[in-house]
Amino acid sequence: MSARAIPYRPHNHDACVSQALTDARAICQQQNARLTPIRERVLELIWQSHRPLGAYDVLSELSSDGHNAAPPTVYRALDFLQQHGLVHRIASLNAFIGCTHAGENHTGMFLICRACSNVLELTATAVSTEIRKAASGVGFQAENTTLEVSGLCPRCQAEPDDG
Amino acid sequence: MSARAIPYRPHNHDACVSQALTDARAICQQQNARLTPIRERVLELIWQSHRPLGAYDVLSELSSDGHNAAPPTVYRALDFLQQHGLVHRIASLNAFIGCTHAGENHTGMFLICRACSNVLELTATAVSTEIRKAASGVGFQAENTTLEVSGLCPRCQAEPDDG
DNA sequence: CAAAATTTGAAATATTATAACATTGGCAGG
DNA sequence: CCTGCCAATGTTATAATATTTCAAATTTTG
Ligand SMILES: [Zn+2]
Ligand SMILES: [Zn+2]
Ligand SMILES: [Zn+2]
Ligand SMILES: [Zn+2]
Repeated sequence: MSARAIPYRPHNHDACVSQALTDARAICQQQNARLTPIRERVLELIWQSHRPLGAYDVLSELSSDGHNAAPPTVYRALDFLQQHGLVHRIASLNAFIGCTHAGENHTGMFLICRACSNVLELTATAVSTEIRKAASGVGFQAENTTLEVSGLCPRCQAEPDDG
Repeated sequence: MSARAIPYRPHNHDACVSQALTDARAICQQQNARLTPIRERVLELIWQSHRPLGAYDVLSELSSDGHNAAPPTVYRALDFLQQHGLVHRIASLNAFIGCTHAGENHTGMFLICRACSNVLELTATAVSTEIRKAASGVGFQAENTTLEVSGLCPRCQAEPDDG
């Protein structure tokens, strides 16, 4: 798994996407999971956007492919991709984004720019540690963490407030 | 603002609710905000449950009051209550819960029990600090944090897995 | 009191997500 | 090769959550 580009900096995004797909194929093979054409296409669509994509956005992209899909098709694919750690759901946006740490055991922390909508996924060990500490301090056994931070990315801080 | 009971331990919950309402009235007066009857009633309904309540749950409670309300009524009240720091929205549940730190400047961390649905809100300074550090480390200016941890509360860890 | 602003009512609709059941297609065992 | 099984997909309908829009009522302000 190679290093990823920072989403809000210009980069060769096609390479970005195709690397993600290559990684995904390897991960699915390892896990003996079937990355079927629909699933792969949904993953590709999500990756083509550096910003989170709603299920119905995915759906309409599929439709413009000529694929006559209904909501369950998309949600099933998204469930699969989430289960295998290939995409994350951003609860505060009801949207999905490609995981930039697929294959690594991690707890994502998502930095969501309110101006340009780009999302950067970090793996912040210190944060996870403090969360676990705070939880166990009150006897709570943490299983799953949703951590989403909205604010301004470096580029949008620099620019006048019109993104 | 007095200390709060731990939600998953038995306590006099009516007192809990009435304290929250008293606090809310004081806070709104300070902020020159109008805690109208509808808004107060919605806050009360939310507080009466120690677990998060969906907007449509609130709506049906209002209906059984004899109040013929429509969704916007509830969402408006919820918006108001959120804006004045009296309730929080739990993004991972699409539901709302009374803030146990109203009036204090804080970033909530929510411990959500997957078995009994009770939620404990913590103010974890160390966590907030680490989040801010991680964000600013990549030049991101954090404004708003969603931090929701699901798992098992102490009581449900002890009991056989039927909550 | 009258004008302005805020709050609420009401109807329609948008958006997100799931339930339920039918169909297809690959594959293992006979 | 056929058959039965299982996972994946198709299809239709519907549930659950949230917002838009405009009208009416109420409160505040001058
Ligand atoms: Zn990830
Ligand atoms: Zn930005
Ligand atoms: Zn709070
Ligand atoms: Zn519990």
